[in-house]
Amino acid sequence: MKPTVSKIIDPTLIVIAGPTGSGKTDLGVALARRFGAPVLSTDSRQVYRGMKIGSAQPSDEQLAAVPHYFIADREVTERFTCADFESEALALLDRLFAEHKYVVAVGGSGLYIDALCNGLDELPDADMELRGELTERLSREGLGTLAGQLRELDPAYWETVDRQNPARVVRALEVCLQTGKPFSSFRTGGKTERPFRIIKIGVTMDRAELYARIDRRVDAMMDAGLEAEARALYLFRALPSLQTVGYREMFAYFDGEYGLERAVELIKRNSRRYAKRQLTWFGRDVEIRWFHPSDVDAAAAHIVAQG
RNA sequence: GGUGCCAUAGCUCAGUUGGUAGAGCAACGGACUGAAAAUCCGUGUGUCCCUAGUUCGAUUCUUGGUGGCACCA
Repeated sequence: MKPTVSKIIDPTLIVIAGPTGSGKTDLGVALARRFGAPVLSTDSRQVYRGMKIGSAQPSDEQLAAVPHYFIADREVTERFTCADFESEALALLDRLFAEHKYVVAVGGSGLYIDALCNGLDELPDADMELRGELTERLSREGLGTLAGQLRELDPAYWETVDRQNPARVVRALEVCLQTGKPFSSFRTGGKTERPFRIIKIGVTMDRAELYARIDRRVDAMMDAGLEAEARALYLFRALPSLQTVGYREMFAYFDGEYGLERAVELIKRNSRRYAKRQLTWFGRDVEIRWFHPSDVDAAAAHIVAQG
C-alpha cells in the first residue's frame, strides 16, 4: 500500500488493546472525542452484522458520537481474514490521515493489531478447496501423517512449528502444496514500516476485577437479548465468523447439549479464558503502555507526551 | 441438651494397613503470520479444622475443643 502525501504532519495511530471486557470501547471513544479522531476497530468479530450483542459492539450512542470503521459492515457469510483487514485498514488509514492527525484503533484481536502495525508476510491466500482436502485427510489419516508430509516439504518449519496443532500443520502444508515452495520461505518475521506513528495503549486491571466485569457483562448480554440474536444466526453456526464465544455455547444449548444456565456459565468461563489468551499475547508487546480503563486523563496525557 | 456422621486444593470429593496426598471441575502459565473470540501446549496451586497425647515419625490412631449436617428430645 503506497502512502499518499498528506497535509497532516506526523499522523498518529493510537492503538487501544486489552482483554475482552476491560473497557477498551469506552476508553477508545473517550480518547477519540478528545483528539477529534475517528475509530477503526481491530476486532475480528465486531466487523460482522447481526452480532451486536454477543461481540459487544459499541452502543448506538457511541457510534453516533464518533465515526467508526470495521464495525458491523460485513455479512457473517463473508470471508474476512487478517490479511483482508490489513490491506483494507491501511487503505482506509491513508484516507483518514488526509484529514485527521489521530486515528484511534480499538479492538482485542492481537493478530489484527500486529497485521496493522507490523504487517503480515506476503503469503498466498488460503485455497479453501485445498484446505477442505487437508481437513478431510486430517480426520482420515491423522495429524501425524500430515506432519510427516510437512517434514518432507518444509523441514525448517517442521522443526519449530507446534506439530500438535492441526491448524498450524494444515496451514503450512496448504502453502507448500499450493506454491510448491516451503512455507518458511515466505516467513520473514520482519516488520513493515508504516507511514504513521503508532502509540500503543493497553487497558487492564486486577484479574479479579476483570473477571467480575466479564461475568457482569455476560449477564448484561443475556438481558439485552443474546439468546434471540444467536437464534437468528443459528443457520450460520458452522461459519468461521460464528466460531465465537457467546454464540457457540448458545448453539450447543439450542441443540440440547445443556441447559441455558450452563450455557451462560460456559460463556463466562470461555470469555475469561479468551481474556487470558489476549493478556498473554499483549503481554509480550513491550510498546504497550498499560492503563486502568477509568484513567482516561492519564492515557490522554501519555498520548500528548508522545508529541 | 443427647446421639450419630462429617471436616483434605478455589469447589465437589477420593486416599494414606502411620512415612507430609490426588481426581474431576475451576484456576494458573505459555505458543501464535490469510480459521485468531480460532487453534494448540504445559502446570497441583495444600498448616490434610484446632489442641494435647501415643509414636523414631500423626493428615491417618487416641483425648478434648470448634464448625457443619442428620436424627432424637
